[in-house]
Amino acid sequence: MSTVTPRHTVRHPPTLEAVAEAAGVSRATVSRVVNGSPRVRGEVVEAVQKAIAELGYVPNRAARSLASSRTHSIALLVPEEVSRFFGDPYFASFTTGLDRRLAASEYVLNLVVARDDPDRKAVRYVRGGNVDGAIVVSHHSGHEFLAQLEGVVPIVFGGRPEAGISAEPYFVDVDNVAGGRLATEHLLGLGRRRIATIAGPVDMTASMDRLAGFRAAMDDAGLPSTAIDYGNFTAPGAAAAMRRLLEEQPDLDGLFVASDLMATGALRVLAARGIRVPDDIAIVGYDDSPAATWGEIGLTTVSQPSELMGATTVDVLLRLLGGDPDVPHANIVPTELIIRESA
Amino acid sequence: MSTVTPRHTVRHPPTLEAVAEAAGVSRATVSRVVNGSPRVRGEVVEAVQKAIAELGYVPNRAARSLASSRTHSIALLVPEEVSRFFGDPYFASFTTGLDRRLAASEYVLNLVVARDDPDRKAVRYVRGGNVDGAIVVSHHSGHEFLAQLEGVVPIVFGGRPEAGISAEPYFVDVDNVAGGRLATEHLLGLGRRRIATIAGPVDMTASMDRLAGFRAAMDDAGLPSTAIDYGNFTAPGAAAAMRRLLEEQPDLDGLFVASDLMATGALRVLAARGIRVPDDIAIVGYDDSPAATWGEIGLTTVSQPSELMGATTVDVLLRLLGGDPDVPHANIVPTELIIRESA
DNA sequence: CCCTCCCGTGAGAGCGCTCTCCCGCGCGGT
DNA sequence: ACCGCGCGGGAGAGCGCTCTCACGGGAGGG
Repeated sequence: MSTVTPRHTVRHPPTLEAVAEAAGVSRATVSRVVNGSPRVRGEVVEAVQKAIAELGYVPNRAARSLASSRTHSIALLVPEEVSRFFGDPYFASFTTGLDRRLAASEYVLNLVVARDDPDRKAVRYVRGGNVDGAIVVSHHSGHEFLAQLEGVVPIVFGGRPEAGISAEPYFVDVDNVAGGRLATEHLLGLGRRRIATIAGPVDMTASMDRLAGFRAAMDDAGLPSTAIDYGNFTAPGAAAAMRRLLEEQPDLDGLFVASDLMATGALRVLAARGIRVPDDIAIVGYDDSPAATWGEIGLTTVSQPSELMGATTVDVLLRLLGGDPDVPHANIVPTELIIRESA
Repeated sequence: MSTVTPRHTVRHPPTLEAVAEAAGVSRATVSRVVNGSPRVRGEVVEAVQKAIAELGYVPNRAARSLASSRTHSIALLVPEEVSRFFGDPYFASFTTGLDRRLAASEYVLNLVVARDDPDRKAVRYVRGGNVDGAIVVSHHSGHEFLAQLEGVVPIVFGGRPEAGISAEPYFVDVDNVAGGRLATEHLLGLGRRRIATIAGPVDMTASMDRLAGFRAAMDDAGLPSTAIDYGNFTAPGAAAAMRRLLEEQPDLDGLFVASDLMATGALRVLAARGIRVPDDIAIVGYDDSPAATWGEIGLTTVSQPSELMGATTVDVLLRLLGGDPDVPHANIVPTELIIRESA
């Protein structure tokens, strides 16, 4: 039990006013220096910067927001299932990319969980003018409330949103169809012919596109693309799908799994049954996530540059916030096949 | 190319003033209602609330902060390695708990990455009065910059911080020593005698405490606690540790792994070598994370109520922010053994 | 040599709230 | 009847910044 007061007394931090006085100029001039206006003489800039450094001045965000009606913060809108979101390595590195790029700007990230509560707290938050823009990730269809955000602030989607969510959405995405095709063609190139796929949820464009790529490649090869099951982008889900696939078609020799995390689930099932990879079944994953190298054998996988995607998403949003008139709506980042041992 | 202007024009949202006029009262009264002051007559409260609902009024956060010098936002300070942080299921559910509790309050989470950049952006951010309080997670020692935050705002640690970081830190933690002991005693109770452990990093109290619990239990049983290796809380790290342990002592019959994620790494090595679990080696993990049920067999594990911890961390911080004079510094949440198939 | 223009700077009006006063009214005590 | 008190509500002064506008002075043109 200490004798200090529990209340943290905030010794008043220096204001613009104080800096102005110290530098012998007006508030307006200090403000100009802080905001990098070119219309200030060099020596004055230096004097002000010296005063700022000496006083340890940090602009008051609230005051700045109030006066300029720009908050300098952007919302990271994540879906209800926070733990699913954060548990996924893809999003982990997406967020890393986001953050890195954001760190170079003066914007701050507000973590907003878009839950389906009756009063739409997240929507009210964004509509309430609390952020200048928003980044939406892992967007399943059914989140119609996003429509309520249209036109309120610029929104950039990490991954292409479902049609109908937004008239002309800004988004960053990889070419998932090409990725699915790439993976499947690699398996075909290896001579595999009885190829199955474990897809992600049907309500996510990313997983449906990868599936489309799989189908296209199989079609082109004149093979049936009937061995399809769904794993919900989780390892247990994929394990269950793997068991079902093996039941239907025990002689599979190739498998395309729409995420590395799911691939770990599938691999576990295979290992348990003594099915050898890649000897018996060659496997290609998707994401090039850390999970791809967790196992005893490296997973051949389609590289989604998730960190780059995060960074790009921020770039797009910042350009939008900067008033750039010709930001492309679709921002596609490249996909690549990383060949390891599993296929 | 649409004809709309790229600039998102913000139609001015209603202000307190507007609500006051609509309800036929003064700004002050509306403010009282919004902030739940008891000194307003019931009928007036209703009239104001009606006006608020009709106008769709949302308080302007910036103005509020400026006037009250409270920001109503709290920083979630995460360590540099964002992807490690987010990739860990424990933190995922910790964050879920955080968020759920926070959603009930009017506070907002600011994601601040505490990187070791030269100008300490994170420190400046917090010191700049941008948040009312901070939550620090995954705190390794070596983050001495936290010292610069002492006394600036209330800080609550998720997990006990290293000694020396803060004179008298507020923290929420599980009793990791008890947890390590619990796990080890379970193995002993199963009749296992040649028990090893894969510990976490040596610079984290949580992992050192679990190790201490392991040692204590072994000592009490009169057994040597020499089979110790370290896995850095990652699956590949644990896999490497497992291989080393087996090399040194191939006849192990029990294993305590300090995290479920690491346990998955160890299990993979065991599976690859045909060592059966639990028949040959019984394994107890730690965290009761989703990873515990990913495998073919369920992992017996020590349950860390991570979501509860997140929620509790917020509780502690909110009490601190509320000026509660007697918030305990150490907040210990209970630990529990979840028995599945692996031991 | 005067007028115009621009450039660097200062003055000052808000931005939308909170919060301290202060006022008026109705009640109870003397 | 008077005074005091408490309670509900209003008035108004900021909070720390941005931004428009005005202003003084030097350069350039006629």
